[in-house]
Amino acid sequence: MDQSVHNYRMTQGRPIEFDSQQALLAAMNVFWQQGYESTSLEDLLETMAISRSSFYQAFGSKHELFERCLALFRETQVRRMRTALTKASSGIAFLRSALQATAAEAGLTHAPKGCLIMNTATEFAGRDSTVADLVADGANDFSQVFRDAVLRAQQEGDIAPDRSADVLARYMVTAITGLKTMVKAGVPRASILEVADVALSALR
Amino acid sequence: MDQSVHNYRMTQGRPIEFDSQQALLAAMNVFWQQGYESTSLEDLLETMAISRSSFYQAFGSKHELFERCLALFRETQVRRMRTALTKASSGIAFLRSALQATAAEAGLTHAPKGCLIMNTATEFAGRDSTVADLVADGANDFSQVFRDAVLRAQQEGDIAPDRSADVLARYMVTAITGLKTMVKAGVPRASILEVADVALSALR
DNA sequence: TTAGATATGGACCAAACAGTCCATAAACGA
DNA sequence: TCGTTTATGGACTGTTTGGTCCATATCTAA
Repeated sequence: MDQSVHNYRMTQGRPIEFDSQQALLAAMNVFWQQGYESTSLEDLLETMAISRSSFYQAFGSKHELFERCLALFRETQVRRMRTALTKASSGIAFLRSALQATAAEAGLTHAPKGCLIMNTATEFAGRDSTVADLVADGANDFSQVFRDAVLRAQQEGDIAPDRSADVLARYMVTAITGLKTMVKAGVPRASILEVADVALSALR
Repeated sequence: MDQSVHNYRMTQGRPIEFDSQQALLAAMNVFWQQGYESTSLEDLLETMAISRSSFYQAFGSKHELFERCLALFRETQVRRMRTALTKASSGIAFLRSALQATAAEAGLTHAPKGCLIMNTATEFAGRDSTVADLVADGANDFSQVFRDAVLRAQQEGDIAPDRSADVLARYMVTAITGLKTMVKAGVPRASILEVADVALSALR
């Protein structure tokens, strides 16, 4: 058996006192809620519950951490979506509930978070090519899931087979992004659901 | 005749050396391009071409200036949209070109700016009630213009008369916002136009 | 000419920023 | 136990942040 497989203790020295994955998750949530610029290192250290030294030791810099958060967000969301699609009663049911789910954050007391990838796109994708790539990758991944959902809906007879699954998938990402932004703009839940209905009608 | 109407020189003292409206416009463009947090006072002073003293004398604070920029943006855009609607050959033609216009910023070398109001919604509308109100007002104004366009399209027979003009108007704002975000996410122009077509199809 | 009022340039400020450094703590193998 | 290695707390740094202050410049009205 290859010795290098056992990596839970690769080196000697004082062991890390915090859960790296958990800290990353906490950081992701802060960035998700506040964005990159509005999140200070102080904010991060507090919610990650680690010291400055550990932070730089483990994550290198604020920017590097952010990149890892973007990747984590993308993986987490795509996995969530894929299982939801698998469990859905039909392709169109999945697409409908994806649109309607945007209303979940509407009218709540705390500020809506939206989608970290799209928040990042509007915050500074255009000024940072590394981040821009991660954003584009994320958008493509989301699109892929919707593409599979559209293909399934077409097989199930709910969407005309001659329509481009690729285009409809990107339309889904567009509509959901728009709806989430509307929620952030303060549009009430009832209106969000009405608009989601109109958005859905473009698929059939 | 009331003397107070003549306000081009209301008080005595050294006259202002810069054009206040022009400085405001310059500031608006910086915020539009970079967002609030990423725009430093240094950035503002440079592009507004005024001194620190003049800045605080004339605009009070960065935040106050930002609020005025949001208002200016809203007024400017609504006026632009209203004249475009008036000049449009039909209601539906206006709606179509509004959707397609989002592709204008796609694939360019410089970073796309999107819509200042919606950028602000995603950046920090949830954390600042004053800004949140201005964002909501802006979104409503945009919606009103689209509502009139939908009503016209209904009279012209391009949109079924039984559909809610209010809901379709909010759908338009949603779709355009989504499309602009897609542009920021790096989706190519051709795809934007395809998605815009799908979005348009929900109106008929 | 002068008194009053406003505008401006530039020095200045405290706080916050991301990031570095080092002494010390805590693990390991030998 | 001891030498090596890694992790951590906390002091520290240089820069940037938004904002203030004051001496001076430039106007109007008297």
